[in-house]
Amino acid sequence: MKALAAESSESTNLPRRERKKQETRKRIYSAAFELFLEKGFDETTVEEIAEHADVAKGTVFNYFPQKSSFLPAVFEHWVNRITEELGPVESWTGTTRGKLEQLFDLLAKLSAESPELFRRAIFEHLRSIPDGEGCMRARPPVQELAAMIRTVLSDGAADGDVRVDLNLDHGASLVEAAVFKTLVIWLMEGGPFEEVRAEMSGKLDIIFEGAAPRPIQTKSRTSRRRKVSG
Amino acid sequence: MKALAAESSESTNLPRRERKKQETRKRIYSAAFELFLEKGFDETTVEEIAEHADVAKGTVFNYFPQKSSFLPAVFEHWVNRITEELGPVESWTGTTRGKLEQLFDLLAKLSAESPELFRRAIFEHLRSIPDGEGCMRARPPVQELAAMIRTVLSDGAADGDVRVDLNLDHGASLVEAAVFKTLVIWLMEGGPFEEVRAEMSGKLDIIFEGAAPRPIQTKSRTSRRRKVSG
DNA sequence: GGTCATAATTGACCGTGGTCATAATTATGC
DNA sequence: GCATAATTATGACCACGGTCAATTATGACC
Repeated sequence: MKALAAESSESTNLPRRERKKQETRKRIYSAAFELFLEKGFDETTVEEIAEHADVAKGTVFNYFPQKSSFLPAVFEHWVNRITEELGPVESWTGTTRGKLEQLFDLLAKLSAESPELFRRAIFEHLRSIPDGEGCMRARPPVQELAAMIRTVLSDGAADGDVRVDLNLDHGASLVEAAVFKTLVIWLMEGGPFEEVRAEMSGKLDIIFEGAAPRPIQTKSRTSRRRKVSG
Repeated sequence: MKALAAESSESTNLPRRERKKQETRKRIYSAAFELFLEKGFDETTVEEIAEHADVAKGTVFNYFPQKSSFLPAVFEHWVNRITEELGPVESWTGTTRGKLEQLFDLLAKLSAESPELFRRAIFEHLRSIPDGEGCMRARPPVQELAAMIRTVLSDGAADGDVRVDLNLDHGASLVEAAVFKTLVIWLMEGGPFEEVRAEMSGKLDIIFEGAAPRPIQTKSRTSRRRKVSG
């Protein structure tokens, strides 16, 4: 019975010890996440987490060496929701700009579930970025979002939405910075969703159209697009 | 003697009590800053700061309600160095882009004095931004940097370096976000200065020239006035 | 001088994040 | 089954950020 339940949880056949370890980790994380949502990050003590997960306090620190170590997992959780809601980034449709706005909108929507926690997660994420450059070696864990943006830009270049000579690393990093800053400020100040949406849109305007004066708009070189103007 | 020394310190004629308060505050801040530089932020305890400033621990918290309250002051200190080194922003010369690069270079240089502390200060600054929008009401304290960038862009618009219809708030916020993110990552990863400089430059490329494909590249900008499309 | 209200200082005290030696559990060899 | 090694769990313990009631300094008024 017990074995059966355990067996059914995860198909992967791991040694029992390893399996229990994963289970414990999951249990601790879930307890923490629940409590964070319920009472906030600062207001939740590690001992409460331990209590809730039915382990001793020391055990919590075996799995999450610091309290803040929960935050990357929280961030990942939300980023995963993106693909759940929108599907894999390769399947998104619409203009590059539309995709980025969609992404931002969803993040803003998700953040509403717990603005304070979301903000903390973003900060911790920023603090723990392993490398801002593109390497993309095995998706370290948490670069997921940057990778998505990069893919959107890359597809955009293929579609003629984006300069083919755009440096994707710089582009993705810039967009990510804009998204995070806009979100973080919004989460602190509050305000209507439409406003923050407009602000993000304004920043995307700059990113796409540039801050420098543009020369007279003629037909753009690439086959397909009438480009935005005025 | 004592009165004389006190008199000479600051010309402003404040009531003695107020003056002593300022002095104590300054003494505490200086002690903290020294220790931060010497041993790092986390490694410096509030009690050490108190000791160093020759006050009780409780007194420290009278002036800086939390340990992290030192960080905005630290940030301000560095931002002030900017005007010390480069003069008031209105007097800067060169292209808009050149000014922004100069600003970034200086920040990067200053950050070398204590990368870890600088990083912490930036984070705390981000966390405590009062409003991302332009209001600029009385320079809250810490918006100084954003205000500088805004001024640079504004002057750029007057000079024809920047689209006259550029939204200055969005532009400044975007540039600031890019600067901070680039700096923060560099401060974590390390690496040669030239590299981070190139990265920032790449991002400024995007901000100025745009990510969207440009129509025929004529003689870009050179001449003063370039009509905006539309 | 003396009295008093107000403001500033103080350090004992507390809660919590984080450590670590020890105990309990699991795996391995016989 | 038993002995031994390796791994995980545990909670007493500590250090530090932060609080606050009690104490001391200050200045306005007589």
